[in-house]
Amino acid sequence: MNNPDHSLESLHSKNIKPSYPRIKILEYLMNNHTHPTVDEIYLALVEEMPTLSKTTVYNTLKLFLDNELIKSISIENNESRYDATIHTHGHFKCECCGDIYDFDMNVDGLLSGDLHGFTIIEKSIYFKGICKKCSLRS
Amino acid sequence: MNNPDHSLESLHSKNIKPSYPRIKILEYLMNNHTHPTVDEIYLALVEEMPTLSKTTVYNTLKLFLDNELIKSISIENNESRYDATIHTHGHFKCECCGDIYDFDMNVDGLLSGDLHGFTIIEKSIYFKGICKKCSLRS
DNA sequence: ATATGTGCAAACTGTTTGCAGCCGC
DNA sequence: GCGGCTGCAAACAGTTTGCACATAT
Repeated sequence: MNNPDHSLESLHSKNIKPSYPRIKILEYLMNNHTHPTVDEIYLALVEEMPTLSKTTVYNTLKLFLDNELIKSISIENNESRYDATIHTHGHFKCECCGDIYDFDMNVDGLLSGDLHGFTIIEKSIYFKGICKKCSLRS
Repeated sequence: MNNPDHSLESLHSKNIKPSYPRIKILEYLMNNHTHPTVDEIYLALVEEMPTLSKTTVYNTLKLFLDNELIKSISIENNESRYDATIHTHGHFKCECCGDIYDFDMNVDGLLSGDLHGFTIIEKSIYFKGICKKCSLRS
């Protein structure tokens, strides 16, 4: 579990005013590395903050993205997912249960350096398949 | 340029009735490896086929996907792109001009075999950055 | 008092669905 | 004539935008 102050520090380090929704959303992302969708974040927090709106979640996530506090993940084209992990890693999405797992793989070693004049800013590695849980169940 | 018969053969091999829209859409994907969106495919073909509808493009692409004639690509979460190339390769999307380039990289060698019970069905490698053209221009 | 954050409602985009007409065999 | 292909129109989901109210300094 992450220390609650962690999100506060991060906000300060980027000069983002630490409003209550912002703290809570960042905290949620730091504590839950489940790559949640906007909807999941909203539903998880609206209980505790009944006035929270999805617009605020969208606004806040965009702010975090711009300040590189979080990353957005697009494995599937219809759903945007978010993650507060900074270092790049691989993702595995189970086509059966939909869960997304992290893979600790060295992405940096992959095709870095000069690529005929192409500058690489971001690398993404996505796998799809059947996870352990699901293959044992069938 | 691809031989026009190529698409016909592919349709036959999957037992898909070769209707005019189907031939044309598959032909377009085989001749244009630009990873087009549904809109781009539609706009490119509607001139020649004025009655073509986007629904047909969607239907047809879904049919091709189910029969593994094409692949769908999701670098950005809002746009689905399609490609008729069978063998997996890396993609590079320029954040400046939006063009997508192919990378011939050996994806198969990456983390294959048994992964603690996870079965990998599909591997995707996406890079983002600035392409040669754009970095020379600035 | 001013600037900024929040959140409702409406607009918008990409995609899916229901259904009626059409075509080929 | 039948099954399946096509395509209009409407529904739908995720996201964005406009704007008014609230809040903090």
